Amino acid sequence: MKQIQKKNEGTRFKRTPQRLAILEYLEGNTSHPSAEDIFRVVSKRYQSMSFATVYNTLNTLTRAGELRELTIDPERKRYDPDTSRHHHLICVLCGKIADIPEKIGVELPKDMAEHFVLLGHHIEFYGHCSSCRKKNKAK
Amino acid sequence: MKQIQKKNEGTRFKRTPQRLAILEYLEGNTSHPSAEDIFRVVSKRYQSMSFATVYNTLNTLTRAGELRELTIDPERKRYDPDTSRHHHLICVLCGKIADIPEKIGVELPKDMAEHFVLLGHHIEFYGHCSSCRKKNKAK
DNA sequence: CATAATGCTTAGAATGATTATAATTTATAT
DNA sequence: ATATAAATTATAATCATTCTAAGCATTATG
Ligand SMILES: [Mn+2]
Ligand SMILES: [Mn+2]
Ligand SMILES: [Zn+2]
Ligand SMILES: [Zn+2]
Repeated sequence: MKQIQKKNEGTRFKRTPQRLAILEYLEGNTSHPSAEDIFRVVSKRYQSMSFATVYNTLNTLTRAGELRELTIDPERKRYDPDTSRHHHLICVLCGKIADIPEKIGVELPKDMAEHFVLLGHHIEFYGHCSSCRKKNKAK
Repeated sequence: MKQIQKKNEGTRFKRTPQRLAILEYLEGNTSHPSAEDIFRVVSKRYQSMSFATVYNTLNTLTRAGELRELTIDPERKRYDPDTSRHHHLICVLCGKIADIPEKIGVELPKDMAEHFVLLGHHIEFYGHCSSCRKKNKAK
């Protein structure tokens, strides 16, 4: 009894209307939105929604492993509903974050591998996105 | 005249005692300290040092390309005097950040490479550092 | 049904990192 | 020496995020 509760602690949670609204917005969303981005959109539909609820929900989902918290933007956290292994490209001109599929094999140098237990990795690519490239060409 | 000034704008700046104290602390430092880490140490030696000066200096150095600002720690910015291309391993247990030399060839998938202008990349490795590994074994 | 227990939402306060402001000090140029 | 510009300082302001305390909703209990 206690053990089952313990095991699912954090991974099971009530599907409240607010949470569903957030989940629905995130479903398939590849824009890597910030908490504020999410609040702006979801609170429009869901009148009484509080900012605190957005943060609570994001933290709950993250702890439950249903959401990935990205540290790529120095200003704020970004959230990614795609929890599969993949990497990101951030456009240094407009700030957009695009997905990069994980095809790339990356390994720690041997001497490092002996000292560390490697759990995972994330590559941040920096560059110019296609829409910014077009804009630049235009002028 | 104007053009030369323009060119060196941001890259040339006065070597004040405060800045030298910060530079000296950073010289060869591989601990990837935060602004507060730096302030704590440097202000001990340099009495009147203000926190604002630390931030100002770090921003100036970063803009001048003499310092790298790391986004790897979600809580605060970290600073790295090593501006050469290299990657980082962050220990998820103790938070320490270690350097990983750039030996690893990483390329964008072809279809992506056509759309983006790639300027650089940074790999964050997650894992357990050797000292945490030892501690864990001990118990 | 009544009531208690639990978990969620809410508004607003608190926190912590970082930036902005305005006055003062230091360095540089005339 | 006087003016000009740049840097430092203390402090206030800002912004993202977390915390708090009160109320609400849902489920369990009798
Ligand atoms: Mn993604
Ligand atoms: Mn480094
Ligand atoms: Zn762009
Ligand atoms: Zn460690």
